[in-house]
Amino acid sequence: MGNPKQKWTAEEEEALRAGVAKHGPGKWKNIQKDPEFNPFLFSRSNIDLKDKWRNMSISAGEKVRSSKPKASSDALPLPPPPVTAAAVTPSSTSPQPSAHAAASATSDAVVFDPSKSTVDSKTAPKYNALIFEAISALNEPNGVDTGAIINYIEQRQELPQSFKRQLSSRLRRLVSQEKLEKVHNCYKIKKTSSFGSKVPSPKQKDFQRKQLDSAGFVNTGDTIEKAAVAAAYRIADAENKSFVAAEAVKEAERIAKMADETESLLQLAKEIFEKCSHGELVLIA
DNA sequence: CCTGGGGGTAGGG
DNA sequence: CCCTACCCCCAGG
Repeated sequence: MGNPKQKWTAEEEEALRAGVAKHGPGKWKNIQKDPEFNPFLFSRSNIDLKDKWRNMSISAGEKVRSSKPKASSDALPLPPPPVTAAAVTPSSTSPQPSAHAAASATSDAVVFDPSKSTVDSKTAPKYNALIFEAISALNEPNGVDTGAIINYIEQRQELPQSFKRQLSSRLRRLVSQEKLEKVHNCYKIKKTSSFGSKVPSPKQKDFQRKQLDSAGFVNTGDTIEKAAVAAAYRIADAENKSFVAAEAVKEAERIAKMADETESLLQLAKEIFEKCSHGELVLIA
């Protein structure tokens, strides 16, 4: 009765994917219990995680339900736990510190459906995760510009032209949502307790009848220690990069400034277009 | 107790 | 009208 339906947010979805990547599929209880993901999934039960994962897997790849007589039976929709070596974290194979937590987990490759030949709208929610992953992995102290983001993601998987077009608006939207921070022309992950708190998010205003323990995410201690080590590592590398980056940024800033003005007009149109079409739509290159 | 699978229902194109 | 997403129920380990 008192269930107006609770749509899954991108944060929850991302946390779930990260959790699966870390713990592996089938460990729903562990994922839900994980202090790193509990803040996002405290209102979801392990059953919900399972169901959501099923839906995501189905959406991403093959349809078994409904009419969808597809002949391709490959395309494993599930990206097991390859336990990809983290890009920047020097020494931490276990539960990530709260740094960029969810974003660091390697999201699976976007399953491409050659038979469809259309830009899959289902990949859209995955793009945000890729963006976070890219920014997190690159770990630039001065932020990452759009070119670097595209470059990073492009190395891993094929990108439709629409992504490049959408990236600007997508980034802008994330900035508006205070998930990203824009400095000059580079983007950084907002450090508002990483993913831990979604203060600006008007989500989950009321609690359900679910349990709301979730008091165990005040984990501090070795988290800070590891964070410090990671930070030191980053600084050393960053020192070198920042010098080179500073010049590049300076140069890029000038060009991007002009581009941004032109771009903003285009983005305005695109945002309207996106909103009109419920945020997701196939964009023809 | 936890997980996997099936089914039902509401909301959006 | 069909399709998608979310949720609930049931059976097995």
